Amino acid sequence: MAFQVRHIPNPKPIREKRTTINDLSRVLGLSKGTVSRALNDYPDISPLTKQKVREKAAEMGYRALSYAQAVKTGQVSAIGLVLNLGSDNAHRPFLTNFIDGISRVVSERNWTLTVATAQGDKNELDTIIRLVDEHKVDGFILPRSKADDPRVALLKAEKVPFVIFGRTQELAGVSYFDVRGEQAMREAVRLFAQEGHERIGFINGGESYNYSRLREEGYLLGLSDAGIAPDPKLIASGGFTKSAGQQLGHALLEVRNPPTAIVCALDVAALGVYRAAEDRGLKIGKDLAVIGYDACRKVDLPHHL
Amino acid sequence: MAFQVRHIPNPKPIREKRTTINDLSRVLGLSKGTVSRALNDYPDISPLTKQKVREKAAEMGYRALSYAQAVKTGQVSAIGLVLNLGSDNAHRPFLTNFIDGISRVVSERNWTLTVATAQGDKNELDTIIRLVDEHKVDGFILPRSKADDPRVALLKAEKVPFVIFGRTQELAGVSYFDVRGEQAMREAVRLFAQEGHERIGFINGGESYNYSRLREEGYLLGLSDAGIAPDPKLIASGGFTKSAGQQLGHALLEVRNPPTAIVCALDVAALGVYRAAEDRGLKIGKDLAVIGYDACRKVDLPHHL
DNA sequence: CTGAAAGCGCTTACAG
DNA sequence: CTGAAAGCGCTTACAG
Repeated sequence: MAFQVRHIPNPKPIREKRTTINDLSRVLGLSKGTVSRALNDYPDISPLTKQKVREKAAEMGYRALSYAQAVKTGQVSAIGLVLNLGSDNAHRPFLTNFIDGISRVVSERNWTLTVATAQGDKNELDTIIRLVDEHKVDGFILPRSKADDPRVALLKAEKVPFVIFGRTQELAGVSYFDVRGEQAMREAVRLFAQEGHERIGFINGGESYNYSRLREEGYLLGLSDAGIAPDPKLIASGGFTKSAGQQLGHALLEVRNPPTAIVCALDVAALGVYRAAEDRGLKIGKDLAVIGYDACRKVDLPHHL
Repeated sequence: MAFQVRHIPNPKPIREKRTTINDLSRVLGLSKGTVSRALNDYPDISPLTKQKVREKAAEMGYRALSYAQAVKTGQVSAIGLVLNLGSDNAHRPFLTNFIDGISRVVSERNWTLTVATAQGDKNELDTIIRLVDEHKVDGFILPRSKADDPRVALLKAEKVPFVIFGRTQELAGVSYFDVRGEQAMREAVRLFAQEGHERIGFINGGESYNYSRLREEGYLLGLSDAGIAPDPKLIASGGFTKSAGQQLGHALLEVRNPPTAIVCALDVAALGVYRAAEDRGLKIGKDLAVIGYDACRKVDLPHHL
């Protein structure tokens, strides 16, 4: 490769003195124990003292060094995010937003976000283990839940805190954050049925992910709400890229007695179906109705809460 | 939004005892000072002792706690990456690869990658300042250099180490890593000229970035090599997305006496030009020659080293 | 309510 | 070549 590198030796770490808790204690005429307790809002410190300490701390720009605290408390004030880039990278564009969101709230509280990448599931677990072994983080945010997720098994065993994005199948003792994909799917089917559709297809996402299982459930519930019997030939999975959506769209439309409407678990798949329809000279909204997850969500918000 | 959240109180931090330097010192019958120096490869420790210490450390799975080291040394073994997401997000897809690359080598050395996001240039600097104030990182990797980059001014003033991806205009005292974009551009022009093209257009990247300045220089050098006088009407800038490339391609092709070949500083722009050509019924490679940066690099590697 | 002291897990002059 | 000691910047029982 046509690289060019220049390395300048590091400057001497003349990083100027920061104010320490000793400085603060001296200036205030209080023991550093008291200063520490005031700053950490211990209940046994007088409100007046707390106030004085806080003001002086702000004035002198003091903030405890998190690694000095860690040596006593064990808390490093960092949360870990390990990105498994080994598997399908279709979700990648989303990651930047994910990181951004986490970073913002983490920064607000003067915490820190440590990110590591892994290639493949094995490496992912190893990376997590390394991070906890070395006490680099206090806990994890786990992206992309799988129905049976080895990361939660590991973390529960090690007793390290985590919150997972997406639900796992077994929910006992897991903190999660998720969107209600199943509701959106159900709603979409309801709307299509209301419009008179009877052959409603479904393109699901990646097989091993739990959201797929949930969304398929939602789809099936929607059918059952509408009194339509599910037809296995109208259900496809693996639609987590545009081109996969296109292929699966073609497949569905080639079925004898094809669907007149298609619900997609993922938006990208819906974009692919648009293309498939175009390839076949079908007009979306006229010859074929299509909806993707994001659109579903917007249809009728109150029902999803 | 249709969210669902469940929060389980954190498990008690029963995180089992790790082996400390005290354990190691006891087992080995050496002072912990000696153990520490052996592990850190001090020259005044006997080779035999070093070996014994290392073996035992490996056996007991000992590794120094980086935050405990930090309290003496000031080094936290973390490098910072702050992502400015405020500006054009056209470079976003690249970021995941960037993070991946950094993360890998950082992990190898048992360091850590701390990432923070910022929105806008002001916030970017503030975020950097916060990270150094709180000693969260030992240094920075700076993505996307600008010709005159405020981050390097700041970091130089604060004497904190950094390496920047891309060169700045003023290179005194800055460590950088870069590709030789200017060479690639020059080469591309040379090849086009060799094929007989005389009207060779150029679509540059974002204005404020230094790579754009360098690549334009390369383009102009290429023209001069070939004895072609530059024509300002054949030079466009701001082509850092596909659609921008498409627009600029149209603009260039509408010029009186339009280019027969177009060099693009960025690949995405070249993709846009393909579209523009298609829109106008021009065949790439026949009616119009187009090349983007990545393709340039592959043309004739040895010239770029 | 506050102070004095011990200690977290390391590193590093200083002796010998 | 190695040990004993001090200390980094914090927190937290324990007294009073």
